[in-house]
Amino acid sequence: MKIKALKGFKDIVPGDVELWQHLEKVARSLFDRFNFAEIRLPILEETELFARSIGETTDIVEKEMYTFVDKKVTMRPEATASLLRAYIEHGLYVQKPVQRLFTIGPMFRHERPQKGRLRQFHQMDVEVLGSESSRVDTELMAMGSMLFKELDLVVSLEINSLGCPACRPGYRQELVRFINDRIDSLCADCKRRSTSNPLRVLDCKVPGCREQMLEAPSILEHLCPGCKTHFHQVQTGLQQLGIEYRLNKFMVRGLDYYCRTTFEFITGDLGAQAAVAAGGRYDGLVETLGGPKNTPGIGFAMGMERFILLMQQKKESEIKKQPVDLFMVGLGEKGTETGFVLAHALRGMQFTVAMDHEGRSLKGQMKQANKAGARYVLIVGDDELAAGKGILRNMKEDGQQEVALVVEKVAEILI
RNA sequence: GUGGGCGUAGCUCAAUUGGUUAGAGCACCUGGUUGUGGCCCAGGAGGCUGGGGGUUCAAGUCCCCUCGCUCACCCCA
Repeated sequence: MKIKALKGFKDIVPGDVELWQHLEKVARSLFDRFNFAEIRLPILEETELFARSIGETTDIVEKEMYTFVDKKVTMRPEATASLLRAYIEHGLYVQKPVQRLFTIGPMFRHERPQKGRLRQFHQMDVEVLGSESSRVDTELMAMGSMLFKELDLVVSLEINSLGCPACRPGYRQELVRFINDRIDSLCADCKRRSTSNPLRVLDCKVPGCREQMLEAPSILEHLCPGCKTHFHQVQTGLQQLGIEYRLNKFMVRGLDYYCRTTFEFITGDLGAQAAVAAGGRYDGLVETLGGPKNTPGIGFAMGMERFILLMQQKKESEIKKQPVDLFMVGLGEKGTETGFVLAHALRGMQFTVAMDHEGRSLKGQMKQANKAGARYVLIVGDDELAAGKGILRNMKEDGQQEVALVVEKVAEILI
């Protein structure tokens, strides 16, 4: 019986990994320009952390977490909870009142895999803690937007506001009334949602439900003055930065902690998965997790697998790996030995050097060099040893010259 | 958890309505006269046809079970 990777767990093999590296490189550069600091977080946390932050009754907590029941620990299904835990644990709010942090890594949810959805998947997560400013909301969306642009991906931005504990309950009541008036024409799932999570009825995909909900009251018309102003400023900011967006009053969030601004970067190219990145504001969460009162927060997560799928869909998405500067060809015991030592020295001087250790013929080694995409080949055999000079062949230009078998001399030409 | 589609070499796919030792391309290895890559040519290696059972003189092909992959629902990045 062959052992295979678990369902929903994937290897990222050479050939694919280059695209991942490219994504991370572009993203890190961007996060840096927006003045975010990296934080690295553990994968295991107390189960309690996720139950409290994500919400006891969400699908994630109820049935999708990888939990070691006996040890009461869980593999993180998302990053925000861990990040806030670390923020509180280390008193980061004391060092600097506004923290701008990002983290990159694997998340785990026991779901049935499908396109753009795995059990171990990877997210890049960005959070700003300690600022209520609408500029932060705008800036985060602008950064997301810039990332897609720099990766040459086309997605659209949708935004909404979910209100706050002051205005949402009133809206919720009105929505429930609206839903109950037509409960009979809604799907079974929506009937269930009408009591458990009425806001979710808004983004049901069943056409019948959509039609029924078309005239549903909008949260945007029920925002309290504070939320209303805040959301207005967010939009003004987006306009000032020339960020295109669309208002989507049906957009809600799956995690309990969100309030006010929520947003999604969506695409139609990933099958059933529309959201490539999504997030929003969560002003009460830090306090809920035992942190200081009145610590606002906002953040969003980017699904890396989804980015990769989009990047792969583009024809010209070939990312080349680092070229090999030199392929060392050794002939005979002595020549191979000399080449081996030279190769090591050159690597110490920052050159990328490849060498074959399978005792192939000169022709065989030349083929390997060609496949490796080597810029140069250095041939060292008995004749070369006798003369103290190796043959350095330029593989791109088809010329070759003699070079003294001294590291510095070879390095001079490789530069 | 529920439903649909699909399982033949590392990859992409063939195999005449069940019929010899299951083939091809790509990739891989070795050669094409002494020590020079790419293109070309020749040769080689690589499959218990996902697994198990059944029908039959005969099964990759038909039937049943099982496992896996995949897409979708739910939910979500």
